[in-house]
Amino acid sequence: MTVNDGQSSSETVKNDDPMTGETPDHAARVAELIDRLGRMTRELQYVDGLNPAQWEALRYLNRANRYSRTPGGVADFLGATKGTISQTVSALESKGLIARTPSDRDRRVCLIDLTAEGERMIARDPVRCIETIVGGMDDRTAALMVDGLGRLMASLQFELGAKPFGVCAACCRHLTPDAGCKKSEAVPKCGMTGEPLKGDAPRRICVNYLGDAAE
Amino acid sequence: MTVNDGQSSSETVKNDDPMTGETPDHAARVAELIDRLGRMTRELQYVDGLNPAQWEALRYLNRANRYSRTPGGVADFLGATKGTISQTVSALESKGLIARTPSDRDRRVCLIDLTAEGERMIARDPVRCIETIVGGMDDRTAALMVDGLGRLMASLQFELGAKPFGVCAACCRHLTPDAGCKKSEAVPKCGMTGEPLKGDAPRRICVNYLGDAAE
DNA sequence: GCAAATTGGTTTCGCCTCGATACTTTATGC
DNA sequence: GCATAAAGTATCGAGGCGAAACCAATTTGC
Repeated sequence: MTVNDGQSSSETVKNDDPMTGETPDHAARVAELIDRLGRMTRELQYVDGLNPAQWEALRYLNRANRYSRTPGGVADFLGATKGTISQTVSALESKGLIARTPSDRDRRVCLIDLTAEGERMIARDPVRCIETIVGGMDDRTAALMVDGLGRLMASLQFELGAKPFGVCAACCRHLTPDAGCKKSEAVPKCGMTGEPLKGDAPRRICVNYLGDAAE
Repeated sequence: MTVNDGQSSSETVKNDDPMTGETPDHAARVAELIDRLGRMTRELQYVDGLNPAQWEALRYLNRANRYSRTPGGVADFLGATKGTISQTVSALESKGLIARTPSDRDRRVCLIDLTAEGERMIARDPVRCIETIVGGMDDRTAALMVDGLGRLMASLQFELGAKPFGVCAACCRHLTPDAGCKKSEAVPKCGMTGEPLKGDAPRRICVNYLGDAAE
C-alpha cells in the first residue's frame, strides 16, 4: 500500500493545476458523454423487475418483424450468445411478457410475441424518458444528433468488425414471407434500401440499420 | 455509408408501414441509439484485462483533481457503492495501474494516483476510438452533439433525482486546497462557474459538469 | 431413403461483478 | 473521554453471462 515512492513529486504535476490541463474538445466530450450516458441508461433500466438485457430484448421483440422475433434474432441483435439469450427469453416468458410458439415452417425455431402484458410493460419503457427529454429539444438539434449518433454507431460497428454485433434481423422487414433472412440463396431484399442482398450482405447492410444509411 | 444530410430533410419517408406501424421520430431514434451505443461502448471496454467499471474508474482517476482521487470519489462519480469500488480499486492496484497513499490530512482517506503503467493504459483507452470517429466529423455536428448530449445528460441526472449519481468531485477542480469538497461550511467555489456553492449545491452544480452549463 | 452434418434452442456449470452487511480505523461533537 | 459519524475494507450471496454439452429438427450427400 504505502507505495509512496518518488512518484508523488514528479507525477503530480501532470494534469495538475486544478483546471484540467487538457483541452476538452468536442470529440473527447462526446466520447465521455456517450460513456456516461450509457452507464446511466443502463442503471435506468433496473426497474419493474427487469434488467437491462431483458428490457433490450423486449424492445427488440417489439420492433422486429415476425421472422426476426426468435431467440436467435435477439441473440444476434444484442450480440450475446444463444445460451444467454435463452435465459433472458425464459425470464421474460416466466414474467408473462412474451409467448413462445413453435414455428410451423421450421419446428426448431420458436416465434416470439409480446403478450398484452408485455405491451403494457413496453409502454413503461424506462428509456422512454430519454425520448421525452430529446423531444423537448428543438428539432434541428435532435436531427443533428440522430445523424451524428447514427454515423458513430455505424463506424463503431464497422470498427468492431468481426464481433457478432448489431445485425440483420431488423432490416429484413421487407423480405418476402418465403425468403428467410438466413437463407443465403434466397437473395432477400432489404426493406429499407429495397436492394437485393446477397452473400453476407444482410450483415453489412444491417450494420447501417440504426445508422441513417439508406432511407 | 455516409448518408448525411439527406436524411434530415427527407426523413419524412420514415420506414413506415413495413411492420411496426410506429414512426421513428428523432427523439425515439436518439433514445434507441443511446441505448445501443451504450451497450456497444460497454462491450468495447472488455479489453486489456479490464472491465468497463475499471476503465471508467481509471478514466475518472486520470481526470479528477487531487482531492477527488479517492475511493469515495470514484464511488460517487460512478454511482456505485463503496464496497464495490473498493474491489475495483483493488483490482486496478493489483494490476499496477494505480497507487494508493494514505492522506496525511485525514488518515481514513487514501489518495490515488495513476502509475506510469496506468497512464500507459489510459493512452490505450478503448473509448478513444469513439473520440477519433467523432473527430472525423465536421465540427458543427460534433458541437451540436456535445450540446444535445450534454443537455440530455443534465436532464437525465435531474430526472434520476435522488439516485446517487453523477456528482460532485469533478467540478471541484478549483476548490482551494484547504476547502474539502464535502465540507459544507467551506463554501467552495465551482471551477467552472466560479460561483460559491453552499449546502447541497455542489451536487446540483455537478449535474451540469458534463453539460455545457458554464462558459 | 438413410446416415452425417448443420442449425435453432435449451441446460448446466462456473466465473465474475456488484450490492448488502459487518467491521476497522480515524475524525468530530459534546 | 466517550459517542457518533465517516472512509475504506472484507465477506457473503445473488444474478448475469459465456462456454460447452446437449437435444431436436432440418438439410445435405450418397
